[in-house]
Amino acid sequence: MGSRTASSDGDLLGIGEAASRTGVSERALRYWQQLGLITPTGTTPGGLRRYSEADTARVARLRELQELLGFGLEEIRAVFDNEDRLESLRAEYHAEQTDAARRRELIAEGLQVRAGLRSTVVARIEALQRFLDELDTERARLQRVLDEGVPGEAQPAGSNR
Amino acid sequence: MGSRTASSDGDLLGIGEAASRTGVSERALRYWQQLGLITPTGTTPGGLRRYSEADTARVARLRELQELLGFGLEEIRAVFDNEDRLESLRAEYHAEQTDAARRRELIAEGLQVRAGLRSTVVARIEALQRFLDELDTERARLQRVLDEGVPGEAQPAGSNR
DNA sequence: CACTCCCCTGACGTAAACGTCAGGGGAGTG
DNA sequence: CACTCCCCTGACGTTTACGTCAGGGGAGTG
Repeated sequence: MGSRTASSDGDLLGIGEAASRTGVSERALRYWQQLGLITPTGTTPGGLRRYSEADTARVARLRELQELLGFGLEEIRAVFDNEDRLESLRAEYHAEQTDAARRRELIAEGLQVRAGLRSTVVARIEALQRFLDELDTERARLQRVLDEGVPGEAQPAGSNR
Repeated sequence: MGSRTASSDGDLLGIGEAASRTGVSERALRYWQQLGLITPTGTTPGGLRRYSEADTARVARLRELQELLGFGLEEIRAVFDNEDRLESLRAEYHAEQTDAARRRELIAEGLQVRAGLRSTVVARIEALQRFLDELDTERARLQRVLDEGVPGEAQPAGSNR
């Protein structure tokens, strides 16, 4: 099974491949690692980073939180930290039964974080929806003007200047 | 009824009032003015900025584009420039001087910009919706775990309901 | 006029999130 | 072994969007 196509060990990627596949820069990947946000699954004895599919998925998720929700890296860290705790909880569970109270506590915490995230997302969707509605109203007005050659004198809605 | 809380000029606000009402800093207002984004409707002979309601509305709009859509100030400028052209078109129209072809051209341009904005907004809403769905799925899973005390690693047969 | 706020214009400082070298190894290839 | 990429670790530079003084006027008030 030892194919040495390009740079493949198992199915891990070098930083260059990982970067180009996720559409981010190598610098960004190193930076995020510095902040403890994205740690490559593996490292060669020589010190080269090796990224797994899970790693690149995590990168995609980071980008979503960044671009979609406008989160800063510290906020993202908070989300990731929580998810990681839940993940390790799953690992613990499979290994051996962790203290039930502790487990419930962690899961409850996870639910809280998700609830917070959820309301943030919902609020943003609603705001965007309102924004969209206004846009459509304006669009309709403009279209009418274009079709009829008459401006809508109707409303006092004003822009500056 | 002599008011002193802000210089009472008709209904224009000083920069301090304008800032606190819109929830931004005075510095930001001055900065945005430097970039040509928010120009106060009036200025006192002494050089003090006077903001109208339209001005503060514009500020609110800027904030929306910034926070909601993550636009940079240059992108916002593009949107504003377009809106301003349309606005001045309306003014021109009332002055009965623009020729029809030019008018149609400007309006068409306005429609294009709005269409672009619209698709941006729609795309973002959809992405957020997907994000929300995933969140809810995860939330449901966690809730199940919490209720049943069993992790949903893979559950073939429904034991619930 | 004297006070007291509020405001003005520079101009330097800052935080976040990387960009961009410089200098030096690691890993396959012929 | 010699090459050629790819990658590594600092470390300083850059952009965006303001924050923060410093020094000096403007506008009502008593």
